[in-house]
Amino acid sequence: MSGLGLRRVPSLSRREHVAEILREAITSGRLKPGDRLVELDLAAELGTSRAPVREALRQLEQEGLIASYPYRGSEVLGVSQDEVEQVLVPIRITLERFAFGKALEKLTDADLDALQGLVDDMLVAAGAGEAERLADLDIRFHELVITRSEQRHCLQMWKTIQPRVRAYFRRDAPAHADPADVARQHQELLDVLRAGDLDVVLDAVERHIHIHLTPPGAGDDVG
Amino acid sequence: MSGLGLRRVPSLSRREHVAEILREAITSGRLKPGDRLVELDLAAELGTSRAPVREALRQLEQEGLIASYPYRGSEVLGVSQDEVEQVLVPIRITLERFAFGKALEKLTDADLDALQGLVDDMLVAAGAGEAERLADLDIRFHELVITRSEQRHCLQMWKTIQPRVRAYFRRDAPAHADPADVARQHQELLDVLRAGDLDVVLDAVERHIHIHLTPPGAGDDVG
DNA sequence: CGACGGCCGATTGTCGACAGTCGCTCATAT
DNA sequence: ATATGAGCGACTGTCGACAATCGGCCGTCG
Repeated sequence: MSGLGLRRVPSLSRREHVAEILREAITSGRLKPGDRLVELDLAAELGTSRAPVREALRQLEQEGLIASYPYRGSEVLGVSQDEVEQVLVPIRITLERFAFGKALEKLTDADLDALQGLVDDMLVAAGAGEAERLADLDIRFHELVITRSEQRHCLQMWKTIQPRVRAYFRRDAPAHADPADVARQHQELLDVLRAGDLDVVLDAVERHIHIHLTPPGAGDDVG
Repeated sequence: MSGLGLRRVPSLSRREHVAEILREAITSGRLKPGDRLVELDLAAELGTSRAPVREALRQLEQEGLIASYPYRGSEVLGVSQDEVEQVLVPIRITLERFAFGKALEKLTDADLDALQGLVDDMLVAAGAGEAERLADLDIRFHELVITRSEQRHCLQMWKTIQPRVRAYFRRDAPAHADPADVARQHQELLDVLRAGDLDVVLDAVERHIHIHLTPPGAGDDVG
C-alpha cells in the first residue's frame, strides 16, 4: 500500500483499474521498454490479488504495450516509427472515417456543444503549455465522436490502437507539433461536422489524422 | 532424443485451449449471436477451473466475438456487413500490405516451397469441395507470410481481426466465391512474391483482399 | 390493482494457496 | 577449463472457495 495507490472500487473493476494504471505508466514512459512486469509485485503494489492483475496484463498484451511469454513473465514493448506510420495511423484513419461517418447523423446539439467545449479547453491548455492536458482533450474529442457512432467494435478497436499511438508520440517520438495548431485543427474538424457534408467530413478526418506524420520532424501529439 | 530441430510441444495452456474451442464454436455458428456464455458451465464442460475460462473470454471479447457486461455475463455477437466491408477488410489490407512488404526480403526458398504446398493443397481441397479445409489453407497461407514479416504486432492484430472476418463469411454471409478461384488467386499472389517487386506485391495484396467484397454476391471465403 | 422494497438464486469478481516450469547456480566429472 | 546435470529460487498457471452484484420473485402497502 504505497506508490501507485488503489483505493475504492466504486464502479471500476480492479482489473480495469490495474489496466488503467499500467497503461498510464507505460505510455508516460515511467515504465520503459524492456522493463519486466511481475504479477505478484504489481498485485502487492496495487493492493489486489493476482487475478485482476493477470487479466489486466492480458489486455495490455492485446493492446501491444507488453509481451508475455509462458512461465517467463511480461515485459514492456517499444513502438517503431515504421509501425506507427504504416500501420497504426492508417488503421486509425480507417476506423475514424467509418466512425465519424456513422456519427454524423447522430450528433446532437448537445454533443456539438460538448465538442466545442473540448476545443475551447484545448486553446486554454495550449496557451498554458499543458501538453499532457492537451493530449487528453485531443483523445476525448475523438473518443466522444466515435462513441456517438454507436459502433461498438469500432470504439473498442480504437481503444486498442490508441494507447500504442500515444505511447509512441509521448515516449518514443521527440518532436511535437505546435499546440495551438492542435486546437485549431480540431476546431476545423468540428466546423466540418457541424456543416454535415459526409464526403467533406471523411476527407477532413483523413487529413487530420494523417497530418501527424507529414512534415519534417514527424508527428505532433496524439490525435 | 528424436531428430534434431525438434519442435517444442507447447501443449498450449488451458486458456489458449479454451479460447480456441470457443472461437471455433462461434465462427462455425454452433454458438449463435445472443447465446449466453456462463463461466462455470464452460469450465465444467472443458474440465478446467474458471480462471482460464475468464481469460479466454477476455481474449474473445478483444477479438469482438463476444461482449461481456460486469456481473451479468457474456454473449456471442454478430458481425455486420458494413463493418466487414468498411472496417475489417480495409484494416486487413493495411496490415497485409505492411506485412507482405516486410516479408518480401525475408522469404526463403523453403518458405516459398511451403506456400506452394499450401496452394497445391488448395487445389485439391477445391476439387473435393472441402470448403472448410480450403478456408484453413487460405488462412495458413496469409499467416505464414505475416509470420515471416517478423512484425509481432502486425501478426497479433491480424489474429485479432481474422476470427471476426471468418465468422462473418462462414456464418453471416451466404454467398461464396468459386473455390477453384481461391486457389488460383493465391497462386498468383505467390508468383508475385517470387518475382519480388515490392510495388507489384503491395498492389496484388490489396486487390486480393479487396476482391472479397467487390462483385456480384459479395464475398468468397476468408482470406 | 399497481408501485415499492426486501429476499433469493444465479453468476461474476476477487482472493489465497498449490502445482508446474524456467533459468541459474554450483558441484562434479572429463 | 569446459561440459553436464541436479538443486534451488522466482515466477507463472491453475484451482477451489468466498464476497459482491444483478435481476426477478413475492409479499406488502398505498
